[in-house]
Amino acid sequence: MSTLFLRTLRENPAEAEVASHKLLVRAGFIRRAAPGGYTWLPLGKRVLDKIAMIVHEEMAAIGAQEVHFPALLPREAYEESGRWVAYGNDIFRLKDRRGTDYLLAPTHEEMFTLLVKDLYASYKDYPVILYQVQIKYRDEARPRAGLLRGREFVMKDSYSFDLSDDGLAQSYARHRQAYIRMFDRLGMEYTIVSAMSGAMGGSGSEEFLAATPAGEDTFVGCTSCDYAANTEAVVTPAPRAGDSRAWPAMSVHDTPDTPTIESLVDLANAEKLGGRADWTAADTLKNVVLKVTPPGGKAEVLVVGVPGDREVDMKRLEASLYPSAVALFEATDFAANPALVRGYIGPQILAKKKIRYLVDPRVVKGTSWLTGANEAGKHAVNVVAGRDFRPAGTIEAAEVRPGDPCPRCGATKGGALTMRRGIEIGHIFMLGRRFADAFGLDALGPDGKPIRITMGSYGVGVSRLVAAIAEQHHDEKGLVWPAAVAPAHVHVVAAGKDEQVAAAAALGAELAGAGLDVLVDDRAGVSVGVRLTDAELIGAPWIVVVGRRLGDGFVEVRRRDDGGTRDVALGDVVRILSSEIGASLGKL
RNA sequence: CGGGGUGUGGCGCAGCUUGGUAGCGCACUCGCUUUGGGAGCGAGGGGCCGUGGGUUCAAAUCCCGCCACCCCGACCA
Repeated sequence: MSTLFLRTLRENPAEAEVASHKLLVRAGFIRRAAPGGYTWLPLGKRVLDKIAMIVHEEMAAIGAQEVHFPALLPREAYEESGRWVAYGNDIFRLKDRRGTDYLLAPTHEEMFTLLVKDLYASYKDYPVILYQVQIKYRDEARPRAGLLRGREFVMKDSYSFDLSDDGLAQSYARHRQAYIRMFDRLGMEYTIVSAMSGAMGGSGSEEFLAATPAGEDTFVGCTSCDYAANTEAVVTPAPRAGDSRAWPAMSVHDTPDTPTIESLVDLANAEKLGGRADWTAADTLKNVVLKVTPPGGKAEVLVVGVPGDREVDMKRLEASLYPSAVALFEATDFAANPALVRGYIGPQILAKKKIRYLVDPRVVKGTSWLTGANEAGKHAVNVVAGRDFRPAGTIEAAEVRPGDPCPRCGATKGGALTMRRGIEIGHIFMLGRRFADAFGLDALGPDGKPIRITMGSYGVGVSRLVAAIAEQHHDEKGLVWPAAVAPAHVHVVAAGKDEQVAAAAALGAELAGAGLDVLVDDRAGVSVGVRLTDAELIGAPWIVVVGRRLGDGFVEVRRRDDGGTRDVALGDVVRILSSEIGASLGKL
């Protein structure tokens, strides 16, 4: 360590909030070089490389072949797929000296598709899986949390090319297995959730989320089955439809000064509207007016009805309406649409006004609601779905809450949803033929007819994994790396004088000779306390202290994770550590 | 893009209210002592105080503009 390019910090960097960011900077793994851009120092680079190595091994295991594209790409390919425009401000664009447009690739679907089209023409060539480990660029509006969301990051992206949907399903399943092995070896605790496919288009899609409070994605799990999903992908179970004739006729009441659900419920109970005094927010129907703009199209008015006790979750709403853009109605929009009385909107008139109306799945036929009467200061009761209004369909727009019934088993086993935060470390999905269609990627079939290729796209956030592992493997003293990715397996600390320092160096050389990655603290003039704290901060899984019992032929072997300490005879150290570390690597 | 905050040696901060030419801790260099849990003493090196303008005899400090960065939200294959 006396020559290692390393400086540990005693204090956390001021800008860091999350544990991985603080610790990786303090322990000398990374340095911030630009907003959302980090320099890899020797220790950090070792971890990054070890993660990449595991990724390579698992990709090789499913027969994927490595290629490597430039990160700097010309505009044309992205023009053809429509993403030069679709990506908007999220990509870095630049011009060469002639003024030709280039971009720094945020992902490489286009290039892979073109490469395969360039070289392969026969059905005999397929299937094929290609991948690369690449630096990707995205002009994130707000990079944050160190390595967790950067503008430049390392990603493994692979792409499968198949002749049939069955083939795609197999390629997808193989990637899924590869990812499971990969993340298990990396010591991650993660959940596979079904996801929306987002701006990529496509069908089947799952995300691998590493659970940690520092994560940016919220996902739900079930208390009694193995259901897990992105919040955006949660499908609300619909209650059984009721009899819409069972309710009294709709009636309209004066409800002055009730701009909010809460004020409306209070007044409804005070006035015993509809003869009831047990109104709750869940009995009200909240109608939110939106402007929905399809890509390249004209904005349309859409009203969405959700039970009044739930907020509209804009992420879920936007995911449901993708690829259209969604915006809330504003004062000027209401002024231009006098039929829509802000705060008093009810679905009763929407059909007549030719305004599209979608409801939460809980609003089934035969449910009765307290809702707006489309006149300022008036609400209506006994507004019954299927009788007084007929929605054009349902939409997932309402917020998901812990305790909501599980879409898979809720009705039968009473399962309820819990919500957790996670970091997206991997994403697999069936792209389908979107890019093959855009570029005309066909294989000539045995019958002489072209077969349109179907694709899958699979990503792993390699640099993000460094942070994700750090999030899941640290304590108050510092990092606690799993052996498979640790910058060193063993950290040898000399605690004593020249004799101990010499012995530590010799032991380190011996351990390295046995094939282990070793860090020896041979820094002169550094106190034992500093050496030990640095060792704990850096987080090698085994720490060997060469100290006061050296005279008796013993050193102290500590485990970083549980703090377990024992004295081991000097002559046994190499054998014991080799076997323990080997077991630890093999086990995962 | 909306809200909040911060810019002072490598890092963490004080100084700003009440202008007088920059300080503390850590880190770094040298010497001596010290060595099983962030050592002690002594001597040092290192700062266009984010930036442009203004006020003033004098600006880190007061005024105006700009920029950057961080945090929350929006956005995010």
